[in-house]
Amino acid sequence: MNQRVLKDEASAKGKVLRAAAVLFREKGFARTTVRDIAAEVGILSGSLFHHFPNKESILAQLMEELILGVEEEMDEQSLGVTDNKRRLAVLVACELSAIHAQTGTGFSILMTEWRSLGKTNQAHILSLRNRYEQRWLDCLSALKADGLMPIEPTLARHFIRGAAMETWHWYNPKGAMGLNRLAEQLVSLVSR
Amino acid sequence: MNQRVLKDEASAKGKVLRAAAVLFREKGFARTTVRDIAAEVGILSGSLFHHFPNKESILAQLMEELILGVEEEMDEQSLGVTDNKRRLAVLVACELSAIHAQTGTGFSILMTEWRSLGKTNQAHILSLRNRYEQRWLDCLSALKADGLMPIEPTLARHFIRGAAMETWHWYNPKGAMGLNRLAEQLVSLVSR
Amino acid sequence: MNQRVLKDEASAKGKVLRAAAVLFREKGFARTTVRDIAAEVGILSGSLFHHFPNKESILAQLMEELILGVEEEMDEQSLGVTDNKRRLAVLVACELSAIHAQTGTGFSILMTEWRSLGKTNQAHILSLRNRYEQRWLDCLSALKADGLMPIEPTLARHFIRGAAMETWHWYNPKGAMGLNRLAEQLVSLVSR
Amino acid sequence: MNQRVLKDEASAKGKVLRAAAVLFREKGFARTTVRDIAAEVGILSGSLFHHFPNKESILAQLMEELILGVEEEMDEQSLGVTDNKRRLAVLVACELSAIHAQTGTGFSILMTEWRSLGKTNQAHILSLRNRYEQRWLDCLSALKADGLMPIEPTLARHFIRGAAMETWHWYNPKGAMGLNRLAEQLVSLVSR
DNA sequence: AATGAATGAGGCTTCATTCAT
DNA sequence: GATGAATGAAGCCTCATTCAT
Repeated sequence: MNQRVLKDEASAKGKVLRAAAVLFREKGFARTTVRDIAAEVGILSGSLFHHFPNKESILAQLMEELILGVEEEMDEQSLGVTDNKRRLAVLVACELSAIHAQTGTGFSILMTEWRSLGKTNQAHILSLRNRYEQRWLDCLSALKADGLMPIEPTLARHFIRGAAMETWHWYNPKGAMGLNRLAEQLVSLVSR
Repeated sequence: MNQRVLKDEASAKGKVLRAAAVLFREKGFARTTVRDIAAEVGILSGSLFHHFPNKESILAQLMEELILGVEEEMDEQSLGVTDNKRRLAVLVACELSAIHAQTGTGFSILMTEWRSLGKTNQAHILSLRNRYEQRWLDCLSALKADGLMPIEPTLARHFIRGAAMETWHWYNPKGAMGLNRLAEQLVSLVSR
Repeated sequence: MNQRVLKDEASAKGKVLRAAAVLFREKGFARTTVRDIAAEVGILSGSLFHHFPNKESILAQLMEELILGVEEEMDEQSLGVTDNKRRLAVLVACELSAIHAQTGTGFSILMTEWRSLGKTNQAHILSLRNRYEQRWLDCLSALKADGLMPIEPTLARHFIRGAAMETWHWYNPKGAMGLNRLAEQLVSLVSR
Repeated sequence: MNQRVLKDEASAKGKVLRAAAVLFREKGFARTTVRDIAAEVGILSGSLFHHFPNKESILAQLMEELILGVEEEMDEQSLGVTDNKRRLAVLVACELSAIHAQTGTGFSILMTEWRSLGKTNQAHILSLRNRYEQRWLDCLSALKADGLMPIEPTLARHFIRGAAMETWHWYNPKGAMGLNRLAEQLVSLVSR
């Protein structure tokens, strides 16, 4: 388990992670060279390897911190929220926010660059993802139990995830529709 | 515009396209080597270039034929269907079918490997995609006009596309839920 | 087990092996770059990897063929030789010949570059070396049994090997003393 | 000419030299990184350069001190020894002792890592080596003059050197045969 | 059409060395 | 003296592409 640095403005590792996030999102992991990342940070490619043992580990740590970051945000925003439908709205808003975060840290990488990880890293990230997904299932199951959702929790989560991730391809956070409005619409899809 | 060969069992180009489709889906375009493709077909890498001028053109033609193929399927299945909700069901079923086609030709490549194309090819595929998306908008607009859909057609299409593409990551065509049942559930999400 | 190509003038792999042998002997494995080897052969560095999966495998195959080559030579020259002291002379002469072979293939690499191999290759070469050393022990044991050698066979082999390998650092095959004369002197050291 | 520090327990330079000796012997000069050495000493790699101007100079000084150390030892042990055969036994014992010294300072580096030095350092070490080899030739010539050795002094030295250096690959100082016994056997090879 | 050796650019990574703190 | 981040050259290797056969 690594120190969390993604949001640390001063940290050298943090700078690398943020630069990598932008580039991986733009061009994909495979087409992003370590030179690209280093140039974005303002160092030479060799210097990257003082902070990360190899390119893949940059992706791995980025993924880890992305998940942890969303979970943290969800925890904060869920504080005191008891209504299940509102809890779901929080989850959706947090995920959407992570996907379109101003900081440029693209949550969608988690889905698209899955196969770029080696076995070991996949296993590690998978365990984090499982915990994250469990949070969704808990919320959706409660909603279903309340009689507020017609479809199965698992299926609902799949649909929400797909729709949310896809927003990355078309949604403009600076456009007419705000993130919260988008979240509402998505919630209204599965719950009524 | 190229000859369509994707479904031609005997065609050498067709074999290449089908092999490439499987590999691109499995490992992504960048991580699939031209040798991988050749090996899958049973020829040597140099021979590929008798059929395609370069690696990217394999992806481009594959994408082109994938879109044309779905459109064709949609045309066939829509024949005589006048009810808008049933028309939507046909579109969804066809798209899902393309994503999980037995032939292994992954429609999802269209979204995930978008950035692997150069500018020229992107423009070409984009024009095809626009036509394809227009078909969806036409159907969804009609549904909205019928008062059968609460959300905006554009938004609805984004949600459907996302949810459908995401099925690639979790849905098992040989599992308990059939493709048609899955399509129904997806339709019921946006229309009631 | 690879095809033997070291002595095949026409073979591309053979050319690489011979070039590598010269360079490894001159500068050592670690200080010899793949570009050096390729340049010596007259190709570009990337082309090496059509013939060998990596740099280490060049060394490994070279070592393998060096051992097999000496064994073959020993077999030929031993034909019909029954006297144990003369058999020893043959072994010594063959080993010395391998060390100073005109073809530039340095047998001494076997000792000096041992640690440049990975575990798997070490194991493979080790098995070949064990067989080769057994041949020496058989001969020396017979000599000892004949009462013609005062020291232990194992110790004798160590001494002979060291002295023989060391000739690489000082002996000039084109100088006044011929290889056979050198071999005699070495034999006279352990046997009288 | 540098201060001698190899055997100075407290000296920082001494610690570096001793650590380097172990590693050079284990993995060779080229495969030993400056970080390896620093780690062994317990400092960081950058700090090495407060003590030595570059990596090669570590090897150079190590070699220098190894030669000087053996010479010193030979001087001490030869004190009062007039018999030429016994003088030779002293030389052999000292060289073997240097090769297998408990302190881990491997004399064999002198032969194996010769080519890792640049021209300037090679020249310097060569002059020391020449003096060292002269000591051997003096002793062996005297022995030959006494009629106690059948082969030429130069050749004898080559054989002894090779056999001695080779012991590094097989001899175990903690095994059944002591160093003195080994030295005797080696002496008996050339003199009778 | 196919082969397969060769190309050559470019990728990831290593590592001795420097230097501000 | 020590640190550790940064450098930048160089190393090994990959891979799309070419081309003579």
